[in-house]
Amino acid sequence: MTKAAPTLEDVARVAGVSRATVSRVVNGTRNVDPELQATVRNAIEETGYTPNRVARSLVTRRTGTVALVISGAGSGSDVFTDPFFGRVTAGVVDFLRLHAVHPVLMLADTDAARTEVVEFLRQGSADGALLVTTHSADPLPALLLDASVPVALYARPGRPMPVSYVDMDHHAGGRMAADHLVATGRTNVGTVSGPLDVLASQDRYSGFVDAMARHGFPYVPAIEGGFTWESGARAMQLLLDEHPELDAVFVANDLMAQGAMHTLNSYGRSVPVDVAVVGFDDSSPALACRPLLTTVRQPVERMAAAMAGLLLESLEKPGQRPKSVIFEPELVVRGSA
Amino acid sequence: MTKAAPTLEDVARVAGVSRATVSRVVNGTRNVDPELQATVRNAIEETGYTPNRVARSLVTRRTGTVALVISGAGSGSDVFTDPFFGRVTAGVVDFLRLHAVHPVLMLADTDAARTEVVEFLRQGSADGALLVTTHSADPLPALLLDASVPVALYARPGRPMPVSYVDMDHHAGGRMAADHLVATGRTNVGTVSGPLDVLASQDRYSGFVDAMARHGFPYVPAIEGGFTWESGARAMQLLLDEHPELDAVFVANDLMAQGAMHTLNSYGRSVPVDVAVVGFDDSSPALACRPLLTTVRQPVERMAAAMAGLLLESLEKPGQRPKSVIFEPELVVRGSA
DNA sequence: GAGCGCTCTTACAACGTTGTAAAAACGAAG
DNA sequence: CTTCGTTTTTACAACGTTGTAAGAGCGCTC
Repeated sequence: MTKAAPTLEDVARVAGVSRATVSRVVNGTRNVDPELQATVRNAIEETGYTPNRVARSLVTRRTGTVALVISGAGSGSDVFTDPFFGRVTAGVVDFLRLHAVHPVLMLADTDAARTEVVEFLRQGSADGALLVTTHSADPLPALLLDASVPVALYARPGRPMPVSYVDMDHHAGGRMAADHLVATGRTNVGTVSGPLDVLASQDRYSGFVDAMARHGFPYVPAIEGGFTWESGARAMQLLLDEHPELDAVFVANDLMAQGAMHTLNSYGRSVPVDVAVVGFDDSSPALACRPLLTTVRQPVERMAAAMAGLLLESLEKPGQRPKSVIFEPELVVRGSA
Repeated sequence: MTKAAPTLEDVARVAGVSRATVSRVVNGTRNVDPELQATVRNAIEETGYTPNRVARSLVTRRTGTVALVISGAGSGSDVFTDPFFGRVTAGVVDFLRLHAVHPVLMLADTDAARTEVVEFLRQGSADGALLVTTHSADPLPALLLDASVPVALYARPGRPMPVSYVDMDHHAGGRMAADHLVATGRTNVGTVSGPLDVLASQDRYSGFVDAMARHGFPYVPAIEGGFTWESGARAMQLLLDEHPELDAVFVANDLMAQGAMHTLNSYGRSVPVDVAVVGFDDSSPALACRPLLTTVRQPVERMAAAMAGLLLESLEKPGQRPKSVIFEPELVVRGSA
């Protein structure tokens, strides 16, 4: 900075009042003579004063900042290539900016990183944590809870604990996919699931399989994928090799579905005529296929915003019981099924 | 927090010394009796003390935080769907964590948001800014410079100004694409450019066109795209309608290239036999096509890390002349050309 | 016109840290 | 046994806010 930033003191001197009065004007507390208020505002204008957040934080013990933590065992820094995290970020940022709160991005992929996150929050460098946790065995939710850090999760924790979270009814999502495929006359249906150590994957899978059973199909060929394009393409290959008679497949996310559609094409299967494909998420890859992907929409941005809302709420009134918000999926029918 | 966090005072009391001594132990300043040092460390252990970053910031005027600003006129919150920003984020986060610095994510898509960013930094809420600016007319670099905020840019500023930045030789990248297409015998070459109000797009385009001219092709059919899958698919359509004889196309990013390949397929053109395709970036879509996309690699993660390095360096020793680091592109030959 | 209750303003003490100047401890030298 | 450096430790003042308790101003009532 060229010149030291103007302080309350400076404004007070210019306006001819005390620091406290200026402070009250800035914070909009009542009991300030309107005339004086104008004088102070002028002085603020004149000096170009802007309150120092750090000093303010020291006394209010609020930073106006929350940690956005991407957690999970395998999450290297390449998580950001997954469109899912981009959508979460977008939803969070969009919501927080309305409340003048800023997110600090943190990765918790190692034990060291995890303790760093806990320290960061214990120190009060952020008011709370938004935790996007992929693996169900992630220890971070418990760690943060132990440290009494206000926290909100995306997706329910691996084992029950008193913490706020948003989630979606993934089971219902799987069911919708099954219902749609059966309703459109498919009878040889397989699935490519997500990694089964992720709760959401389990739920999508069981929701799908349960519904198929209810429709009279007790057995559904399944291959476990890894939520990547590659793994989707590969899983489809395996599925097709073993069950060439397949006429439909439910793929547990859109990226894998894109890969699966590619495999189908190169095997000479036309989508949706020969094989119907239903994806999951309704993220950008769903629109980057032809035919456009029929998929189960997960409103990630809205869910992320709700998670941020939950956290801010619990910061507003501490000591509340944790809350959960569960979103409903929605089937988006496009060309692929 | 259940109990108030332990403070320097508490540690001092337990260790039977003064606050200042504890502070010196914590910060590793010399001139502390080794024996006493051990006592203090024990006391720290015992109390579970961890320094309060906010209080520290107030006096040191350093926060250990930088703003990661995604700027540019059109950048809504959907920027995060573009894999590019994910890669930048990954590179920045990866580098900063080594230096115990944390990024605060900010969007600067409106005038209001821009002044908020400037305020945030003027207030000293962050030590500096990493600015990813897409549009060349973006006013933010100048605003930050005026406010004497330490800053490093991804991509050179729209008009020359004394600021550090990283960039790539996009012109050379365009040339590489041209050279490769000509070397592999293509003679009817077109291009889908990026938005031409982005400097990088201009450079890729002019680099490509210049090189083609040098190879004896004075005219290159071109359509301007918008860096999205859709716009790539659409541009390819237009190009093909007007120039059905095309046997190669250079597409200014991989996402558009993916769309373009799709259009080519549905027009019955086989890649690379009938039409060769070269993309740009070497981002995830390049591996989510078949054939795999031949593309010009932009080392986004390394560039982002370098940008962060530039900023930290300028924070370390202020008053240095601004620096720039220019990366070289690299042609990655795969199946599509 | 003294006393009382308003409203509005001001001084002052936090918040938890760092840095500096002064004080204490301790040898070594005279 | 004093005196002088040197090293180690301490007390104290910042840093820029906010909140609280005390104070000033002022119009009312009795």
